[in-house]
Amino acid sequence: MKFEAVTIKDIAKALGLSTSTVSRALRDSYEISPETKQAVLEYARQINYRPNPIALSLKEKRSRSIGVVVSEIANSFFSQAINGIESIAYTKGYHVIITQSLESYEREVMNMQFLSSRSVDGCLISVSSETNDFTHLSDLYQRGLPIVCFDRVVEDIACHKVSVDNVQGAYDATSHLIRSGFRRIAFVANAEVLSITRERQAGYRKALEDHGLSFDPSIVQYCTHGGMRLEEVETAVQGLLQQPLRPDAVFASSDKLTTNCMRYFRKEKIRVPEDMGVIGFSNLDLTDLLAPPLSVVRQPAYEMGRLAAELLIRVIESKKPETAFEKRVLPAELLVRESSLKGKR
Amino acid sequence: MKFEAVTIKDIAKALGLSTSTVSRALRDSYEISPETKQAVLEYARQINYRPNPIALSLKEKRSRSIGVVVSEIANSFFSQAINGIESIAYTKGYHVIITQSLESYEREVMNMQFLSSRSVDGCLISVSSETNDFTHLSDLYQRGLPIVCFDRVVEDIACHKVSVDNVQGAYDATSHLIRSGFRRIAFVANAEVLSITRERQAGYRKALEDHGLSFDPSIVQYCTHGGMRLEEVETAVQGLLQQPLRPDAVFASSDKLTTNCMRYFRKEKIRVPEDMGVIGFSNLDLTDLLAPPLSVVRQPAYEMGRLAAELLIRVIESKKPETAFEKRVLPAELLVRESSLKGKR
DNA sequence: TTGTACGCGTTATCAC
DNA sequence: GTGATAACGCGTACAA
Repeated sequence: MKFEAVTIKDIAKALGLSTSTVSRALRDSYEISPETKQAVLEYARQINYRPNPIALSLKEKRSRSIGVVVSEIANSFFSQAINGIESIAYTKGYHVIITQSLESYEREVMNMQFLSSRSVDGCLISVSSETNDFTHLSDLYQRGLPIVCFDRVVEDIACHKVSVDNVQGAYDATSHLIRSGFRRIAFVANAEVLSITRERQAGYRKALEDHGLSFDPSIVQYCTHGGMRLEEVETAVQGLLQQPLRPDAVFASSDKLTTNCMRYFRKEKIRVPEDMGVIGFSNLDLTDLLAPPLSVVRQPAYEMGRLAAELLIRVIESKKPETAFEKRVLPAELLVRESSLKGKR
Repeated sequence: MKFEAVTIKDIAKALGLSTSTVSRALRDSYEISPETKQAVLEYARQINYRPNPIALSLKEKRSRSIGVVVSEIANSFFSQAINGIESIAYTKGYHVIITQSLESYEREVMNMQFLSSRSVDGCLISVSSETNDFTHLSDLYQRGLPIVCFDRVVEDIACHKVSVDNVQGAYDATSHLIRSGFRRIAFVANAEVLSITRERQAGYRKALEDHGLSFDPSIVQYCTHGGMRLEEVETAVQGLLQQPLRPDAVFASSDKLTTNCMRYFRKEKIRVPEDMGVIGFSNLDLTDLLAPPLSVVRQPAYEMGRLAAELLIRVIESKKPETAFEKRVLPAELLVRESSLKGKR
């Protein structure tokens, strides 16, 4: 099947005009007579003419669309961020093309390739947990493709960055567990290479030390696939439970990690929070309905998306290449519920 | 900023060849000498040449990409379906462009317009809950754009359709509630115009009648925005609770409707399932962790996505326009947990 | 074996 | 006020 669209040529032929006249009439140029304009506009409306953006892209080397690469759209943080991105993009006249890497480096590269070659005007990216080579980004960036990193930020690239205050968020969560009476707090994290992992670990560690507890690497577990696979989390948690000094609480670094920990504890009849305190980074809007209600560190995902999109569009529309780059860090919010309250219930 | 890509021209100039020679060499044409080929390929690799898909699209009027329009990517059913779509698309060499309507008719039209004009080769769509005029689809369809409907299906359009057996799923859910001892079962539904709403209501009604209960329109509530807004669901549930004969169970028609009902019941201290049985269509993978664990009708979202994508690509790649259209209906799965078991706990 | 010319849809430039 | 032409990047029919 082939989709045949109406072109400027069809209008020109039908009205006995040249294509350039039609083009100008459609663009409401001052040098076209009112009658011609009228006729062209009328006919164009009739046959439902739409300019072909492909041709425009080819000519103008811009498409008024921006690309987004996230690890997983089913992740509530990312779907909220995307809503923020779209809200800005649409008011500024840009379309948004969403792609997901599913935490695969290969797919991330493929998506970036696809987007840049489809001549999006810029890209918003949160890298996959597998990615530790960033040449696909820096290459495109150096060739002039505007890029803004958000959430999972890449330090090596000179571009605007939007993230949440992971250090503070992790610090608050860990401190809260300590104040709540937990003493041996494990950390279940994303892939070790990710910025968010390093930052959250730093906050976790600082909280321990500020409260006179020692940091113990044997109760830190990394999940390379970001918890996308249940087995991965099970293995991690089993590793923790087998420690001679068993942890009494878990601080988890993402949605999937947190909920899969909960799932494992339920399966193994480990009571939360009596036997095991739980808190985690999560943007799920269901955490209040869980058993027990889950304490979370919540990121301002929608705001982060808006901010990232604003920065990107600013870069796209700026005449001269920017030299100074902002790193915007938004605050995370601690929502305390039952899962992290010792002795409650 | 402007993104400058390497073109065939650059290679031609650098090697002192014509563009056509370069083009042929790149496509490994038999009429090019091995040495020239070698040189071109080598140089192209060096400067990281990529053919410009925009130019190709303009020329060939196809892009090897397909568009997807769903109401909301944050909806687990749709994100799972999209994963299925992508799994097929990538193996067949197509890219996927994801867009969401957020249940807005205007945005749905805009998205379809965008996709078709960016010359996607075809579209997969699940219509928004606001949509009851389908001319934007039938217009594009008649002009030759391959379209496959999934989940929320449009009867008026002659195209392949993939859906779940909504009648059976609703019948099973309702029958289960009845067998479990509930007698006055309310139905909280999506917008009335949607195919899924009509079908689920039919199943609900048939189950009531088969078990000797009468259908009572006063305990059926429609939510135009599909439960995207909490107030909407609250209003609906309040409407139900104010009935002289108060319902003792709720059958909800989607993820958001089900969880927002649960949220309302919790807020109002209505115990589930003791005071109110609950079951709903949902593809959330967290329903087992809720309090109480939620009984659901689960759709084979991933499979539906795969099937829809397969059908679409078949249409795209078929030489002659298809005349016979399939309507594929997949079975839904009933997962019984605590929320629908009377007297348990 | 390689080069020239054309067309995809559009707009900018120059000519009339 | 309007028309012809070139250009964006690519592939291919035709010419050499």
